[in-house]
Amino acid sequence: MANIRDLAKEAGVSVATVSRVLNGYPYVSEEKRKAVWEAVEKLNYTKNIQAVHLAKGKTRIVGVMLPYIHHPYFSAVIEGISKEALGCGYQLLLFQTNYEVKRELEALERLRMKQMDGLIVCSHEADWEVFAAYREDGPIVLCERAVGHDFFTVYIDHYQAFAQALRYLLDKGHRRIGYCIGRTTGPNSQARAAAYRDVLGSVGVIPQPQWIFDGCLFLEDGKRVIERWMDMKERPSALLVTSDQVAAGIVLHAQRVGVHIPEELAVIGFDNDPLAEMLGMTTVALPHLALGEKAFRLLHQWLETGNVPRTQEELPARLIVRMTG
Amino acid sequence: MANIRDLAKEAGVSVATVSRVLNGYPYVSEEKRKAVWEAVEKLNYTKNIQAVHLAKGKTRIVGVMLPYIHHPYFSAVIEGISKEALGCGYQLLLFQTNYEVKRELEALERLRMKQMDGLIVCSHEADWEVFAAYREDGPIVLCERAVGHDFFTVYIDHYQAFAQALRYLLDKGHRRIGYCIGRTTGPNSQARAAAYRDVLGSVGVIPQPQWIFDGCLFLEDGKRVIERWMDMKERPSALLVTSDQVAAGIVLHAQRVGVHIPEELAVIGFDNDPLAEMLGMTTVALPHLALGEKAFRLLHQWLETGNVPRTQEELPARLIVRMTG
DNA sequence: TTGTATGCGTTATCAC
DNA sequence: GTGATAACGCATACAA
Repeated sequence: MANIRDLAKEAGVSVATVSRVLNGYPYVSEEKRKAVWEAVEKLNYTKNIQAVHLAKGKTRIVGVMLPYIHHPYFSAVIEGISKEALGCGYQLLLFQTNYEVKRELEALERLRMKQMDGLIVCSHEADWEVFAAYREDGPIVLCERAVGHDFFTVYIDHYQAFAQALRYLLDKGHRRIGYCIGRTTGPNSQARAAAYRDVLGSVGVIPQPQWIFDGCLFLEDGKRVIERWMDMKERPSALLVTSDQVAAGIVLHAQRVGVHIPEELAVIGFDNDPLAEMLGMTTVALPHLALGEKAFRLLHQWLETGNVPRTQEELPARLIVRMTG
Repeated sequence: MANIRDLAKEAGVSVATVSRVLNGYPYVSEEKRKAVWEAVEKLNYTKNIQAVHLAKGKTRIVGVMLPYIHHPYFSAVIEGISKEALGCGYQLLLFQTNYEVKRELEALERLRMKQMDGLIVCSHEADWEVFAAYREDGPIVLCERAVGHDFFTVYIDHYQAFAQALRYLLDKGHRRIGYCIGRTTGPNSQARAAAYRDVLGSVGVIPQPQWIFDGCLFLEDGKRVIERWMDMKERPSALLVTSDQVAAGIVLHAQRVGVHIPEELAVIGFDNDPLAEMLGMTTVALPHLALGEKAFRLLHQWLETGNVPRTQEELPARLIVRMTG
């Protein structure tokens, strides 16, 4: 492949002039400009972006760390990020971690290696300290609340979201309230656990450990929940389900096996997935797309201006009452 | 940041030796090796990956071109790609195109610029010729059938999938058969249109143009389909729906408005989404994950061995009969 | 086993 | 306006 030295030779100018023309700088005579572009045509030249990255020390690439892609929550967040990035001329490098700390470290190392200009962490497993250790290696924006750490974060207020739904259920008279969650670790899950403790504690309800259903990520997990629920002696009368997919699985399987929703079991989902509207599910609407968009915008501002005030933006959730709870 | 020259100075060796140690080459004395690693520690050194890329002329990055991410079809394909890539130590650079030719060209240009070692095209809008023009610029694997072009492709045989479902409906006595599709352009859509023409033509059925519902991508589009269906004078008695999401929307909304499935309207979805199982939907199972995995494996083999025989792998689809059709 | 020198393809800084 | 030339940071062929 031809490089700018070849171009310079062909056009009878210096490499500096070639570079100026290629990057649209002023102060180049029209005739040389023309000669350069002709050489570009003739030699079928294309810029080598790796060399540009090395010379400039920047890539206009941002990394996106997330556990998995094929999941409505994360694919919505990444869509939001992607949409914004597209508009700003940035590219996205994907780091799928499966919540393995080892993989998270790999992504952070890539930031150190200057493979990307910044990193958006959608969700993670490793301790905050791990991320803090890479602070000097590039801008990092987190999509989870980081209490007691001065990271840049944009996050959905899951405590408030959970508390809101719990109070609604308490008001309706429910006392045996359980919940379904994707995993028990991680800031989002812990915020929800805290809300669960706090709100239920405030009315003197002591929740049973078996009312917490772990590992609920996909539609089919809802089936499992109903099955377990039916086997229980002391069944919860209501369930908070942190994913509308799982909630839909619960509602649909309940229908199949003759469990009446909401009479026997009230169900409140999260996300406000189109599925929730379609099934008439009560749900807490979460702004995933906006989360991704705002996360990118924050990182972008940071990258372009070099320094922005520390930001911790909280995105609100909104209970949408329909028929299942 | 420290570079290998600083390391060399610190360790009292040459940059070549530093490079050897860093990359684990043999024939370095234990004492120098130790000195280098100590220097690495002391100077808090990390390799600059951009420089590595430039020097090696490779990046171990593959691009993934796709219209949108937040869609069950594409997020499944990309999950398959990602899974394989992770295992091989490759990274994924995302190119979301929204089916805009301009964006597709941008991705191809990036391949020319050597930003990535190869490109996987999940779906595209531009003409084959556009892609053919970039053949020399790097390995490209397509996830759509390319008749009459010698691209490397791995694809789902949508003609066969469609034909299979159509014949099943014909056998059940249906004659007024329509279908719902995401878009009418693109190889996959055209393959389905061809199957529709051929199979229906083979039994002398002349399909009505209004039996084709375009722009069906998401759950909520199913609602629209039912509404339009109800407004029709001559309604189709069966619908092929190229996405289980849309099919679920149809089934659920039909239930709401009192349309009986499959008596009044038979519905066959595609994908075998968990939702299809849950709703008891007849569907054609499509191997999305496998598609992504195989596409990456093919590209990977191409990248590692330099030259592989031209491949056009066809992935089969399988009709799963349940209750809606 | 080790070091020197050169290449990778740009961008950026000067001097003219 | 233009052209040398030095970065950018690493890999590697060739010598020794």
